[in-house]
Amino acid sequence: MSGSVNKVILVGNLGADPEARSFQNGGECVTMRIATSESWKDRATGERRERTEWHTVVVFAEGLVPVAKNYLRKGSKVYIEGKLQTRKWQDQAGNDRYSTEIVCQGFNAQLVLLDKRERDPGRDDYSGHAHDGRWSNSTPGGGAGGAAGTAGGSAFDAGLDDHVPF
Amino acid sequence: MSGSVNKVILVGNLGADPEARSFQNGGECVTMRIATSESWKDRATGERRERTEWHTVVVFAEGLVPVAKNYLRKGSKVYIEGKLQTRKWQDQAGNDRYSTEIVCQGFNAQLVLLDKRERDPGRDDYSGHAHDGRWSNSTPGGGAGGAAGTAGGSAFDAGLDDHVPF
Amino acid sequence: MSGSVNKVILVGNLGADPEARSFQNGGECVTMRIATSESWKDRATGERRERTEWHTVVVFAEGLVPVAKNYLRKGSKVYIEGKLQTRKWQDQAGNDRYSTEIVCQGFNAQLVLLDKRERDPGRDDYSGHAHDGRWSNSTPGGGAGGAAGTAGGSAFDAGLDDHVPF
Amino acid sequence: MSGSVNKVILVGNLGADPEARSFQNGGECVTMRIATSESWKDRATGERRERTEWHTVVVFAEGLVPVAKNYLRKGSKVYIEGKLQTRKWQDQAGNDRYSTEIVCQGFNAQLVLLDKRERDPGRDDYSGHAHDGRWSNSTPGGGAGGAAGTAGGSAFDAGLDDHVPF
DNA sequence: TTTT
DNA sequence: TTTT
Repeated sequence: MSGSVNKVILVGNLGADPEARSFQNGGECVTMRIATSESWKDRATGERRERTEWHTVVVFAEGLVPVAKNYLRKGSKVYIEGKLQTRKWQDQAGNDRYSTEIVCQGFNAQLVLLDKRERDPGRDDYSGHAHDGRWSNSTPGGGAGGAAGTAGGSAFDAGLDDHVPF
Repeated sequence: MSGSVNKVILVGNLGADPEARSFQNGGECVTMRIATSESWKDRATGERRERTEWHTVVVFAEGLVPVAKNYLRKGSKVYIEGKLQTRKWQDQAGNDRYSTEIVCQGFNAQLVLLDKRERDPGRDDYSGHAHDGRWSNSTPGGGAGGAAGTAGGSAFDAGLDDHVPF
Repeated sequence: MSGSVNKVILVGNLGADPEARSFQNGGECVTMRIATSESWKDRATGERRERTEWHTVVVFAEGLVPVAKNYLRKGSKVYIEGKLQTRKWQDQAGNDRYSTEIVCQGFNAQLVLLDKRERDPGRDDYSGHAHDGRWSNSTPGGGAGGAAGTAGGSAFDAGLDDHVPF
Repeated sequence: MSGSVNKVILVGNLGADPEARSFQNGGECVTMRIATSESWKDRATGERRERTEWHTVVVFAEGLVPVAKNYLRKGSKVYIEGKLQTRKWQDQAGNDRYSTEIVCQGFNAQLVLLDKRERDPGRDDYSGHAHDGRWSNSTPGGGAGGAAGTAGGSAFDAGLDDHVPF
């Protein structure tokens, strides 16, 4: 089924430091727990109530893994864009279990730091799109080589060619 | 924690007719299963592959329940906006289990039909926002009482015509 | 045309204090300028470049106007959800001009403060949905009257505990 | 300013066929006009009203240009994800003018056909992400090289099956 | 279980 | 200029 969209947008805080994990093939992912909450006034009692929701986010996107590892910490506020994915696994009794995670992988994954932390002025990799590490010399948005090319941001500056964002 | 966002956006197809359910207090919800899928070319074999993801959507928003009940069917394509919510329950063995659903409830819930189905020209309730049933005569966006109230859709109809921002 | 979506999501900083404006009928709106930016590495020179985009946001939603007036200031970081609207006006020479704004009005408008500012612990109105001021004692999402109504945040508190979908 | 998000999501119909445009350097873009609309019941008169908004969308993303050119036509319904960009230009009198467009360029751009049109079963390029043309044999999301790389869609195919987060 |  |  082309013609579908699967998108999650979260703004929340990390409940703990992110956990990195390596694969045999050299790949790497980072898992983190993000809290979002909503508050409301109870109709009956009039008192304010709050409900916190915990989300499991798994970052696979190459450009985003170092951002998560190097800059996110317990308490960090972050904007996350990913997709919903439900995984099937077996518990010790052999029963099927399901876990739903927000997966930041591939295009349309995004991760943006939202708090003013102490930053190293020599670094500029505090946020990123899915492929920042991988195609480091692509245009912003990766529209390399084409019209988007020269613009330095404006898609319409014509002559776009020498511009190669990122 | 104010300062958080919990949003899911799906465009997909219903795998089966929606299931309505009533509560003791007169309330009602509708549950449905939505499929989204992505396809890609396998790096190794070069063949096209596809993966389908199934989502459980629960509609509580008053204005959206009738839309889901009356117009959505198996196969319908729909745009859905809701929030992620994980529910804890006990299986027969008494073990804790968790289910994650997309909940369409309250503000910022949305449900839009995307296929051209046979429609009854006398009806105009084929899509809706969270409260369409409840404040049926409000302006678009429901900004009653103020400028928006008389605006009838244009934010600037109410004396803002001379407003020339930037 | 039902079956359409018009949504803008911004995370950015205010370039100046918000400007409030009243209408004859008692309504009120708040206008603000929000900066977003993207940065990339220039392909040719290898140096980092940045482009800032300025957005005009107009808040009409009743629940959001006080949030914008009371808590947003020059420099504030904010999450905004609204819709695109292009307004036609005449310049002094009588020529048609168009301005495009992000309008926060009605359902699906949202405004969330993202920086840790000095806060008054006695207040709890630092962010909001479109109608927070208006239906102040509604449940989160405002799904009053039904199952959601008593739910107090959890969609399943009202007799749904035994509900185990899928 | 890292730490910002500039995102537009539209579901609407094309008012006319898309217009392609080539650049000297071989690049190409496609411009199209998209209509979205909202309807509401007038408070005073009780009659149904409707307002249509027209959006100018410019597609630069390499993977999306052919989708727009080959499959979108006047009347097509489409899901679009891009960013807001305001362009400055001079009218004949030499006055500064501004135009705001939705730019589909780079990461996080997306374009999904939503109507069932006559399709050629031999083709599979009816929708796409920003770079589909460019990295045509990447995994879904393009997370090549790492765990995701071999995954073929499931983030957990590469040794993650035993991973049971939370 | 949908859709292409 | 689309669509319902």
